[in-house]
Amino acid sequence: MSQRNTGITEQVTPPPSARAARIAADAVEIPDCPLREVLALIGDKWSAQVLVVLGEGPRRFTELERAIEGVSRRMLTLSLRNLERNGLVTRTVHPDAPPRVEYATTPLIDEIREPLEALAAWADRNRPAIAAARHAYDSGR
Amino acid sequence: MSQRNTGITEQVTPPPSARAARIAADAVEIPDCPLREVLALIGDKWSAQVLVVLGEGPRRFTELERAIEGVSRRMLTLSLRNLERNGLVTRTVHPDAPPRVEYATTPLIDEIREPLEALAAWADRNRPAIAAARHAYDSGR
DNA sequence: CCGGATCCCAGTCGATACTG
DNA sequence: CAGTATCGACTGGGATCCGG
Repeated sequence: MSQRNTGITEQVTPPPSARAARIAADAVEIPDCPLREVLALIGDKWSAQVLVVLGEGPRRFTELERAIEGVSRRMLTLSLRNLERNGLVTRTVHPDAPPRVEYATTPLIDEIREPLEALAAWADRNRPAIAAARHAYDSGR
Repeated sequence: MSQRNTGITEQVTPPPSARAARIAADAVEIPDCPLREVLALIGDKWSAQVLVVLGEGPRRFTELERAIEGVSRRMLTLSLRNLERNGLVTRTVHPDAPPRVEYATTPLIDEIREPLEALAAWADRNRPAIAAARHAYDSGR
């Protein structure tokens, strides 16, 4: 996500390996797998958390920084910029004496909040099962 | 996800920077954010795709390799091992003349398939909106 | 208060070659 | 067929310092 490349356009361009001649239908294109797209948007280390917090209402930069625990200013900035760029959050600057910037979610998010929470709930429910599976696998060898 | 570290336990161990003395409450611990957990499980480059394909039924290694397009044997192996380790897929070896290994999803997956598909559908629907937002942002500067 | 700029390591992934 | 082994490149992300 770092510098203007979200991995969503990393495309390899069917290298010389083109076994058959591609008609040339692949331009810059996106990895045709919607799941990969979502992951490209919020699949990094912090974006999901940011969305969770912002889901409770608009927050200022420092509020987010304190709420998220472990995030660095740098990564928080980058994550917010990325989310803003993709239209998932808005950034509004209030011209106050001490700078004041508020972030908020856009309507785009409303539709994924539910599945996102379902995922979180799933993880929460199955934490023991997963831990068990992991332990079993690890002790296997 | 590469070598037995899924990022879920990346823990930094409060390095010498420990401004205050940590009571030592932080062991190996997990990022307490369920969303991060899910991402640690299937948030890498290929796991999600593997699950999508396996969702249609059991597949052999080479079938997966062909179905996924762009994945290397190495990464496919690593992804499958990781998924297997976390109890999301099973690996069964049939003692045949030409080796025969089948992968399949476990019941654990059944509960997330739906939210996962919701996410994918969302990405699909909002692709234009996101592209527009991105273009607007980029042309902004 | 809200960042931007730099430095740098560790983890991730791909290419390639070898094996039971 | 179904992997392993090795190498190297790229990049995410933490630390730190600087600026409006």
